Amino acid sequence: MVKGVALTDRRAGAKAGLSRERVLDGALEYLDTYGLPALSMRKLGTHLGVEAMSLYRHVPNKGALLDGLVDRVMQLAFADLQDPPPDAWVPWVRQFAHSLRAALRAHPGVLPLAATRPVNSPDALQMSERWLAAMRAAGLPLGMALDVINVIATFTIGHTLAEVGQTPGHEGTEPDLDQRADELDPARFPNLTEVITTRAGLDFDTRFTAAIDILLAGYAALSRPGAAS
Amino acid sequence: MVKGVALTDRRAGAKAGLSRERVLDGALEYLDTYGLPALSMRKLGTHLGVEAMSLYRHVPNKGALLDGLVDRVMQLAFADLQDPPPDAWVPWVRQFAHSLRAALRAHPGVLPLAATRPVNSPDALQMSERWLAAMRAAGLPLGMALDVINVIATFTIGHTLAEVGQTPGHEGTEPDLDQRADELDPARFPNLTEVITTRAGLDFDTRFTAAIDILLAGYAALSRPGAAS
DNA sequence: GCAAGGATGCTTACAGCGTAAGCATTCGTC
DNA sequence: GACGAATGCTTACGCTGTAAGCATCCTTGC
Repeated sequence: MVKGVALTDRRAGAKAGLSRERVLDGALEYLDTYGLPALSMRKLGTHLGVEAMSLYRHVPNKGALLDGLVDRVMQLAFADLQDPPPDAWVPWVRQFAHSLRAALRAHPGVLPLAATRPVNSPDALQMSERWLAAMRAAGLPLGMALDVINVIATFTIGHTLAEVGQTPGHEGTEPDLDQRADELDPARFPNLTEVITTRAGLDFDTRFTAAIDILLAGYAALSRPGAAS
Repeated sequence: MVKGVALTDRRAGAKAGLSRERVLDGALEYLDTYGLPALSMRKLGTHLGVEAMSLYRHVPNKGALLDGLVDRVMQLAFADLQDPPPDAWVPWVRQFAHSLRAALRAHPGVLPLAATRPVNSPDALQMSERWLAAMRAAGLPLGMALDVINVIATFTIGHTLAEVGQTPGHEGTEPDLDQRADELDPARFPNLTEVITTRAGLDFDTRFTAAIDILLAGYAALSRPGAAS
């Protein structure tokens, strides 16, 4: 190969059609395929047909790229979510929770990032503002509206972390639940063994739904006029 | 300095008093002081007065070290926690939650690890087994006991992630809430502005306590005989 | 038509990372 | 005192994020 010829037959300076959009898209794609630990600037570069340093024209550094990924997934999560109607915040928050969980499960690679990096993008702020306004209009005090959203969001993140950390091949040689059952002494661990054989309490779907409903019922009760304090 | 003289005045092969215990202790200490991104095998080595590769005599690799840290913090979390009494699982789970949160807040560096890495150590298994047995004896069905523990644990992790991700200097130049208030246009974000000025819904303590109590009340209601399904 | 200047991508380079392989020394046991 | 196991050190390799500067292209003004 002639020196100076890059990954593709494009000479230095020629457009590769890169942009912040495309970088983020490529990164999310790469993440979904190969997982978070495999995501490096060089590999993302080759994935996009470009040298690693070219990415820095569109993203200040890797941290900002990861932040962008979180933001993007949040956008996807709530793209189809209308504003909360003024008369029924409970079902709206329920759907908020399920949308968030679905989006996080669809992109498990960003989940650890979403859990760690606070989202402060303008779009996120605007979403929060709209939600707070609408929930307030539905009769919730401002503080309680924020509490509800935050509690639901943090629980959803925590739950989904446990969920995806346990189900797939994950990273490397994490033995999954059924494999570990073989090495579990039924005499010493009767209850754990029974859990694994009967799968009681191992259904993430129903566990999540039940917990969300409990939380919503609780806050709904708190928000009703008769509540003390 | 003479070639061959190591970090301390100890020649190769001489004991440095290293052990898995001391490595983990040192790592946790380093983590609490300098944060997770700063923790490398080399730096931990010098922190312990030892070369990096010496650590590998006591820990198979860095991943195992991190797993060990999570395990250690969990031990600390539940060291003072008795087995659940047969008549009152609700207050016991409440204390479980608060102990877990306290331990995670005491070692924020391990929090992202605890959120990501499932705990499978023998001690953790034994704890779970004992808890399940006792909660069962208290009248909870096995599946619901597991659900309660998992829901409380995952919520606590999610909540504490948000909490510590927002309060301290965090990593680098994350502007904290009050600083961001200045750049927030009150006209476009009236509710967010009001949140920051009145601090309504920003109290992590009461938010956590309230959510835990709601969850516990909900599961207690579900577990009572009259409950359908 | 063409020069100027900004935008884009590439090259090189550096410090730091996890860790495999093998050496040197010391310790525990006979 | 000799020997094998433990322990710690040295060296080395391929990988990472990214700072600095170069080469080329595209756009704009004339």
